[in-house]
Amino acid sequence: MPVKKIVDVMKEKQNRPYHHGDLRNAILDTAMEMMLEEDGWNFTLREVARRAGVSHSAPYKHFPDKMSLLGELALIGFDRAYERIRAAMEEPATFRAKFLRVAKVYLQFAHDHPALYRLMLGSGVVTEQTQGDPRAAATFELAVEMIEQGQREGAVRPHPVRGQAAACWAQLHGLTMLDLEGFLIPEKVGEKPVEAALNTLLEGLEE
Amino acid sequence: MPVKKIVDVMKEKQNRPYHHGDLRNAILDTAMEMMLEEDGWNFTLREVARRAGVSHSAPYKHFPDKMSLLGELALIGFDRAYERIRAAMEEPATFRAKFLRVAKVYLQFAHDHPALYRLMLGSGVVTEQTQGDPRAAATFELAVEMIEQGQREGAVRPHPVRGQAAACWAQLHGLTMLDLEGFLIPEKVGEKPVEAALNTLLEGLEE
DNA sequence: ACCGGCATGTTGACAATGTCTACATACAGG
DNA sequence: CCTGTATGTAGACATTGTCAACATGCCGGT
Repeated sequence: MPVKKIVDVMKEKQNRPYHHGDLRNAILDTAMEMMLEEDGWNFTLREVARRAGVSHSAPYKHFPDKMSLLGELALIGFDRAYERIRAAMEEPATFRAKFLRVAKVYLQFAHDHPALYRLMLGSGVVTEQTQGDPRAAATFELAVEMIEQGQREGAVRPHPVRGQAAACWAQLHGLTMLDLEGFLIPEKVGEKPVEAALNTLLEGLEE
Repeated sequence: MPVKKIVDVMKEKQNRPYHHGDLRNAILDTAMEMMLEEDGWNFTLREVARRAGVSHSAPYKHFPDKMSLLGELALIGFDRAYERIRAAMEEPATFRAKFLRVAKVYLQFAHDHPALYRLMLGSGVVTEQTQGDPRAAATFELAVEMIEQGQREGAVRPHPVRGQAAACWAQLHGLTMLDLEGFLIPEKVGEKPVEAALNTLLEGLEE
């Protein structure tokens, strides 16, 4: 017997409960979906409400305004990214192999949620909210861990760890953004720009 | 005898000419100004028109829609960035010194026009317009030049030039974005993250 | 020197949006 | 069981992007 999802029930004109029951999550999911569809966060709250099957001002019972919705979406993005990268770091490997695997996963994440990624790190909109939020900071600590282990193994030069981690993050973030925006055109940046750039950085990291 | 600027004349209620005469540029300037003020491109066309002293739909005679205005603004941004970096590359220096000077100028540019910089490279809005536009591509060629010269001097490893240039750009862009968004907090990324990151990359570039 | 076309501006209208206030419903705890 | 509070709804407001119809005046051909 098929179970009707609340989100579908709420779309019915008749016979639908006054209360949604899980609106907050429905809003987050719908918004996430629309960010994918429209490749940006220019979706309207009213359309989100429409899709969730509630009135146009219902979302305001869960988020004071659109910005705060975007802030929460960004934090969810950080959670997801963290989870993916943590998984990629789990099985042991040489520093180089681990670095490249993480890089791949990182780029893949951004490729899967381009708008979300831009919202998280390049919107200039959620700065205050994400500033120092542990959920946003956690991922960077994974990079620090990776470098530290690399140094312990003698694979990475003995420079300040957090500086090296910052270098990795910047490199990865820069590559990702340029990739997302379509600036990595072979005629301009060569055949395999990502590999080339990562390699260049690795040569600066490795002993 | 003081000369009245057209933009001011147009703001007068009375005695103002029917035609602005330089509206297109006035719009671009005003929009640029508002991007600075509001740190984003969420300004309204109507406010731009108001400030320029014209009716709310006058801008549509010069730009089909807001997106196309943003596209032009981004291209102007590329022009300005190119000019600054070209100037920074003029006087001769060692590869390392030149690289660091360019990096400084690059970061300064982004710091001076944060919203514009984000619009240029991280908006996901102007991709098609800027895609392959020579005005947008020109700056990258400067990086290629710099690397080529570095290789000729024997300061840079003999790897494919455009890949190395891509690495530089990615690193610089990543650092810039993280800086703009306020993610470079000392407790997280160490004391001088920019210097550290640039150094790490340099060690991967240099022979 | 005239005149007509075309680029440039203006006015008014439309559908949509974010957000507010007043009101409705029903769940949960005493 | 009953009431307060969390959650939804309905309607209103100012504002926006954009369009169409109309106004103005500069510029080139006669």
